[in-house]
Amino acid sequence: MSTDAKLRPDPAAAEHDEPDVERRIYRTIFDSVMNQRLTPGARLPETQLCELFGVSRAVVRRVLQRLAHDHIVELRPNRGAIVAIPTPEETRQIFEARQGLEAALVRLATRNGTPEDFADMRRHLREEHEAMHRFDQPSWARLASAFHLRLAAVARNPILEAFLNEIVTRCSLIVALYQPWGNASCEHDEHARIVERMEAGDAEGAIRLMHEHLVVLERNVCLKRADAEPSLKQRLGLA
Amino acid sequence: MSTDAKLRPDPAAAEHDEPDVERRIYRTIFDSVMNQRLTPGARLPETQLCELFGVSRAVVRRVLQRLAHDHIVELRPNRGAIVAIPTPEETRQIFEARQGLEAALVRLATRNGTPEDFADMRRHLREEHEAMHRFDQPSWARLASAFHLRLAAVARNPILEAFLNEIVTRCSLIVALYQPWGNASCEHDEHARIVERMEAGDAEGAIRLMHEHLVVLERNVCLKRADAEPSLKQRLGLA
DNA sequence: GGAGGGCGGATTGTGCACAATATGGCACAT
DNA sequence: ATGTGCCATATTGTGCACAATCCGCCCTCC
Repeated sequence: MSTDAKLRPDPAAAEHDEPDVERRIYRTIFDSVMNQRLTPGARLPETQLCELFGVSRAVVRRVLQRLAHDHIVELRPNRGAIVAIPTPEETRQIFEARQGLEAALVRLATRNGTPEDFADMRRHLREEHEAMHRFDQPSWARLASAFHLRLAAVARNPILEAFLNEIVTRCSLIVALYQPWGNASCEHDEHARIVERMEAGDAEGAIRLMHEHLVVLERNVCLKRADAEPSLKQRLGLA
Repeated sequence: MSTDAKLRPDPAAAEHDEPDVERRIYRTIFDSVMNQRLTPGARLPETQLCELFGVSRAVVRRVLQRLAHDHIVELRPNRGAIVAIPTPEETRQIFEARQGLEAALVRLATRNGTPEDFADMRRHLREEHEAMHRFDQPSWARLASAFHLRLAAVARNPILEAFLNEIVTRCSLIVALYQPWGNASCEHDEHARIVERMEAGDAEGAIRLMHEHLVVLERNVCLKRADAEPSLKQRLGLA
């Protein structure tokens, strides 16, 4: 009796988790990239992924293709997949795009956010604040990104939300490349002030704060960009 | 020896255009959707596509998956692919997202556009104008969309450009669904005025004009949305 | 006559085997 | 000793065959 999902003679515990396993693999790789266990340039051989997740190559290929479309991995023909390596030029474009997207999202979130939404965001800010004071860098980095995603959710537009999700993901890649130690710029206050302006209905003020916040973010990356040593060695962290 | 460019009976002219043929199939389906030769709900059986393009199912599947990621087709498990059918709610979201995106793009295009860019756009506007006066509805629809894509290109941000490309594509799907006859709202002047404001360096003015232009566009669709029932019948008939 | 169940055709999902291609090491010539 | 070309190996790309699933149809039963 194998626990392998493919070999299940039992029709009661039906197998409709086939799309689920695909999502699981995607999330695993995605989270590994976010947590910097998989750094830009890391190779992702199909065969290894197959035996690691116990699926066939067709499944792995679909997942890799989705990741490639989301610009998380790069598919090099006949040479395999690697975790994407954003170039400096792409970095500039990503931050520029993010400025435009976040402005639109702040405007919508100010219009559509309910008091519960803002209360939720404040609760989120407290977590973020605590993580920062605990010097819990991984949690803090995740929460700091989550703030922007939460804001996008409050805007009530799944399309723009998906766009920002992709952009934030790529920003995390950039941080992994150009800022591997992750110095915690104390952006908590900036987040808090943005929420405050939004709750007051001052969309333009919130947009201005967000703009400045993102400028600071980009500058932090740019400063480190000079000493970007491609650490293309010692990867393969998933076991 | 077929005159059909898609069939490649000649083995001598070796096949190293494998990434190219994939892009060609994508573009063919994409353009067909844009030209409304493929209307929402149309089925896309893998086998037929295989023999039409003379490729194997693996290739067709990759193309269909890319189209699905771009929200041009919908992949229903075990039931095949169909051209995507935007819902009214999605329509609202798409136009809302488009407002935000185009505002950002107009701002960037105003900043980054060269005199040559604007001259090019004016040339484009003349074509558009002529097509409209020729009552050449297919050309006009294509050119009207192309104006917005051209503007996105002038903004010099490939990421936002790609986002707008996806949005405009989905808008074309919506027009195909809710506005099948395609009444030519004479938006030429609106386009022209936007270019004029951008060339004058007045980003905010151009953004306001673009906003109003898009409002008109959406209202044209909304007005027709009430009597969209015949399309629903078609949807059921094809599905 | 209507409803439910079973059946056949068609289409997609998956695994496997083989071909094509790139990479790295090795031998050889200079 | 160094540069060059070739070959072995690993990895990806592709086609094929079979299994699973779904839809529409028809037959049977109530």
